[in-house]
Amino acid sequence: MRWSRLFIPTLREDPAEAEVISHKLLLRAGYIRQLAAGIYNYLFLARRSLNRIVQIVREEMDAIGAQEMLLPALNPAEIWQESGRWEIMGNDMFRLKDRNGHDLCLGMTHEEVMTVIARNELHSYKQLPQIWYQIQTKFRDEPRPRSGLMRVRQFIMKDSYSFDMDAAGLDQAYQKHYDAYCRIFSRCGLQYLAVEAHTGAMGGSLSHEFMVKSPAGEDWVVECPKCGYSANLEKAVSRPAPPQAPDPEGDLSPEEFHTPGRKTIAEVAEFTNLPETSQIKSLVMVAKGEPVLVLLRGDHQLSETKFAAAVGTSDFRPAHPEEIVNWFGASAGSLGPVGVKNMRILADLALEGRRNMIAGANRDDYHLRHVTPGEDFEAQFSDLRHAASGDACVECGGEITLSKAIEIGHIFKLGYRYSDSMGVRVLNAEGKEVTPIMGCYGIGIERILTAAVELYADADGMALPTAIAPFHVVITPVNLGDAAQREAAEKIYQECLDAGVDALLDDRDERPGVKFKDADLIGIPYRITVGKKLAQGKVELVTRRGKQTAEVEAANAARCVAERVQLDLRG
RNA sequence: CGGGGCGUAGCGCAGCCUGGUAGCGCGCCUGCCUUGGGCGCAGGAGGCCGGCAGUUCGAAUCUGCCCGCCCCGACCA
Repeated sequence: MRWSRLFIPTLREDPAEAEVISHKLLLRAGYIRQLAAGIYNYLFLARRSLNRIVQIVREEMDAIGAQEMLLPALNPAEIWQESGRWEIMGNDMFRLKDRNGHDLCLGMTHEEVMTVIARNELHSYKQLPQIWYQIQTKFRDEPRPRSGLMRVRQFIMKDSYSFDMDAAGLDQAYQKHYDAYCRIFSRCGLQYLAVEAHTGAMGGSLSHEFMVKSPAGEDWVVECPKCGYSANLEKAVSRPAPPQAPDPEGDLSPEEFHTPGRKTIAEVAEFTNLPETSQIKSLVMVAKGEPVLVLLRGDHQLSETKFAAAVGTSDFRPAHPEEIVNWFGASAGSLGPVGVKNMRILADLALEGRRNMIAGANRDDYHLRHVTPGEDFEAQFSDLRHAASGDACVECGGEITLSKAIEIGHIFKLGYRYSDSMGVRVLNAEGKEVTPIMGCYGIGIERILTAAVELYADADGMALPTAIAPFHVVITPVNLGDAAQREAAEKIYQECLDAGVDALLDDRDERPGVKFKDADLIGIPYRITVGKKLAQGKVELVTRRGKQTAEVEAANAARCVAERVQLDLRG
């Protein structure tokens, strides 16, 4: 295509509203424009890039025997009421009424619709297994849309659903997806990792997330460089680093001491001259209206996900200051477990076996020393804390690391959650009714583009992987006024097209600097510069990522690019 | 939803405190000039100053309400 005829509205300056790299660059490079919070226009370049991503996803899904469908985004309330998610989804779901006053919603995911199809059409074990998928727009009224395309209210998702006779069948469907996802993300040129994930609102037993490490990410992943263990921080387990000071020996009894004005763990540590690891941190949560005292080692952080699992509800919040005074007779900063009888006490595993620690005395400005879990108070022990860098891997003892990451895909073993509640039944070989087991699997299409931009951006713009770039090569005649250059560029352009290379001819009557800057900005992987050296029959082949320049014969330029592109796409 | 910030030309910003009818850079249009990293010169177009109400002789500027956007926290592809 000819640049002079295309709509590629590049910007010289960073738009004020953009904070993260991918957001700035997608706007500056003319890929996207914002319409409202979390709602974007995908302009010409973005559409081309997303089309390529979609095509790769489609090929790999088809390759595992998945069948593409297209389901309506507009859903009747009834099916969501049936699964119970009409209420559960709360404000995250866009809802509307039709002219007759019937409730409708915009689909945020399609378990319900797929399950309805399965219920109506699947009757026999002979029809299973099935894998159905679609690539379709999803709507979620996010509490806080963010960071350009990272977190939006309308986005494209590849979602697939598997139906199997038994858990072994589900294992296979899950593994097929796992492998397909690896191929998809590799082909898209991403450096990614698969991590164990929390199953969240989806329910189900096993789940992996596919992550691209990036400072712009919204998730944290824990990795063990030694054995390869990796998990989302929400899910990750680790062995805590040992306490920084040994516990005092002996069968000591709790003993109150004055700590005037010392409220935080750090202040008490400084005052007592003992490390934070010697303290018991006391947090008060209110779960389903009931107070719960949560105990952690002083230097540890509460994982709300693990806490939710421990109390069996996600309906919880930190206690209000008045409630705390009411229940404890003291304020936050002087709380502890000793003598607490009016609420459930949960303690993190890192406190198990510890002796003679420091805790709040439930009296303002006083703490206790010599507090021993299990002797001076009773608690239920479970894993409640976030893994932290410096912890040891539970598998191999290696030191774990934490990194921020962008979630690009997620696979779940759903189990019977939907097939059961919505009544999918098929007859097995013995003629008995059984409920199929399900899995569901998602990929955020825009997130692949976003992650690629984040991963490969430099000071001049994006440097997209060939497989997902909107064009493979841009041909840039330096001086259009020079007939020889103009004609050579035209010729190379034609030869590229003939060789199956997606070429963009920058035939704009602009100064060379403008063309170079724009080409760099929009991230086309290769550039052929037709300039002065044409007099010697030569042109330049510039690789966007890394900016290496090679001189090639003008006559060979198209072939050189074609070879490189082929090599890249094989990746 | 809680907390913080912002809204003036297509983009980036100044003006607002101390009211007097809007300015800069980039981009855009025309002409000349130039052509290897966002050239130069000359001329020009473009703004209900987010909206509504109030104060005032007079409001971008002061007051109130509303709307929108961004960032930080609880959700997820």
